[in-house]
Amino acid sequence: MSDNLASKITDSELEVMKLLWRAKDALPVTEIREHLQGSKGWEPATIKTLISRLVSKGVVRQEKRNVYYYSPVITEKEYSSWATKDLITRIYNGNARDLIASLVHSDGLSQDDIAELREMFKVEE
Amino acid sequence: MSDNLASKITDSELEVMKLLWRAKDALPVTEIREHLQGSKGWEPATIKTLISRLVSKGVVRQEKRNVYYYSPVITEKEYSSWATKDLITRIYNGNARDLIASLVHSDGLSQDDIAELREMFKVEE
DNA sequence: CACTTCAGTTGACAATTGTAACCTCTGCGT
DNA sequence: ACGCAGAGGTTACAATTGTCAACTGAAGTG
Repeated sequence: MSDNLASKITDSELEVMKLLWRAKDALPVTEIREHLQGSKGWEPATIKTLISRLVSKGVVRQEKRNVYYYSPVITEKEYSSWATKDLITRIYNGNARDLIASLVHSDGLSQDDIAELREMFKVEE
Repeated sequence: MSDNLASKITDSELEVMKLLWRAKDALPVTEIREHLQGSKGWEPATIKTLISRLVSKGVVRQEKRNVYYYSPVITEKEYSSWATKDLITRIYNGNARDLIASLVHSDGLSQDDIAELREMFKVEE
């Protein structure tokens, strides 16, 4: 995923992406609205704007049926992986280890987390 | 560090913070300018604006000598730790383990990194 | 077929961010 | 003591983001 795509997903837009990622299939605006109107308190117009912007940015695809159905062009993993690398670049001078070290030394991880991670590093090669 | 402080450090401002963090002592604008004018190609006015904004946001302190000297109120570790948690909250649904898993499974870590992390998790309790 | 309703589009408007000019005042050099 | 460079403050302005209303056209309903 190129910089110019993901870098532009803003916080509000991300809420829409999250919904699309959770959905198995493409969703019509109706459905998107249904979910976000409640949880985020957004007006229909706001939601439509966010969707349009995501489409212009090329991270959401619209598919014509009776009505347009929307689905993500990038996967959640692609995005989160990109966002993580972006953080590492901007804040940790490109050093991924520093990120993890920071997590381990702050209260960001529970004992359980650490235990699981230790497991993870045993198997991962 | 409260949300309302760090959340507001923008990308450009972060460049100034990085410089202040690297410096051992407080710096006058002259010095800040000297470093950033070259590396970032910013006009003196731009740099002053960024410094002012950081001061208003309370993340940089100004200390009156002949001329103001500037130093960070928050440490780099505080900030990066905050930024990391923010990422985890926004992208990984608050689950730090998922972040690390994502790193391990993407190409974000070299073999060396992984080896070191394995070491790290041996000693860390 | 006329009516309602909502999808899609366009435009709007305030806040934030990136970038910078300008004006005033003051410490430094001569 | 005087002029000047540059610090600090004020203002500006375009792009981006968060939020939304209004208009237009098509699809379903009586």
